Amino acid sequence: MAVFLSTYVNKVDKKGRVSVPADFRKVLSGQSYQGVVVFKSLQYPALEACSADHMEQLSDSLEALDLSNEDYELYETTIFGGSVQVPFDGEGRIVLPEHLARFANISEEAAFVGRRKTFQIWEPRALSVHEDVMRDKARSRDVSLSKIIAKASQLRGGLS
Amino acid sequence: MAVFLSTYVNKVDKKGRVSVPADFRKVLSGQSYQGVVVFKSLQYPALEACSADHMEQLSDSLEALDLSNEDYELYETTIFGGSVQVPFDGEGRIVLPEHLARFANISEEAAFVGRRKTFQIWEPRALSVHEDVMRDKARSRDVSLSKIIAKASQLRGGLS
DNA sequence: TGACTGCCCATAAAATCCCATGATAGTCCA
DNA sequence: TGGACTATCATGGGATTTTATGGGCAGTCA
Repeated sequence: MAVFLSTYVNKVDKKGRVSVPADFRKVLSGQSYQGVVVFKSLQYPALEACSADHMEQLSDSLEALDLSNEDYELYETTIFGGSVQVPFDGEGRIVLPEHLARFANISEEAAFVGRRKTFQIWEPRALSVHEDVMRDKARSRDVSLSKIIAKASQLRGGLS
Repeated sequence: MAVFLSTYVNKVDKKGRVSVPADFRKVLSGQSYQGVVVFKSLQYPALEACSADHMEQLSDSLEALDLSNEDYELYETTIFGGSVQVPFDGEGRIVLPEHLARFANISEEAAFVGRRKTFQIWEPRALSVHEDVMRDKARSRDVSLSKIIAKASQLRGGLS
């Protein structure tokens, strides 16, 4: 299964164009629509992107989820109203709509971060800050986890 | 590209004409009737719009629902009675009937918000207020788009 | 008459296409 | 094994096409 993996940093030119990493384009190459769907992340100052097909899957499963009217409205507005279909040019570049680029603070460079079914687009420095935070979080969680494991092992008479 | 996506803001000229975004027109281009059906939103101070074909589907599915007479009346009156067929001019513009424009408070500019099978037309500032509310709601419930997408993938057995 | 319709054309800005270049990596063959 | 040839890629710039937006003008309905 082709998934979006690893991180690439590409330049944004004067016209606002950025190359989508070739590896990412390969993942999308079988798709009917040659381009991506981009929308604002709800958690981070970054953009989320996926294939149009995946977006349709999402929309179909939204109907299947049996949501309350209010929730349905919520998704419909945040996702579909807020997302933009962005086509590739002949060289596999996209132009980020101005309001999306501004939201993620992207001007000179853009970092593409693979997240399996989707990928994110970050301003490179914001991404590195974010990664540090995540690493710290993971570290602290690891510590407490090993403590818990050690404790559990003691209670059960140690590791065998 | 079969669905209405993203948000566009266009100007209303002195004659009351607004360009329907080119991407939206492309979605409608295969249709027999070159124009849209517009009616008042039941929830918001905004207008709903879709293709004439989709309106017919809607009416068909209403009949299939086997509604009570009262409910049927309700829909007939609010949606079908209140809806207007609005044709494109040569440049892909429409003129919003005066009572509909007034209902949504549209005068200078109109925001077109894609909602897959339909789209909404808002007064831009009213829209941005509405979006803020929705966004806060989503955040407070810890709704994450990637979670939804992951959930959607699960339901459909993942990408293959 | 006069507002409104539907058509036509004009234009500036923006989006898109097309071709060029340098860099990198990968391959093939002696 | 090493060097030349090739393919791919990110990047840049110019040319072309779309698009949104504006205005004009003739028919029409009230």
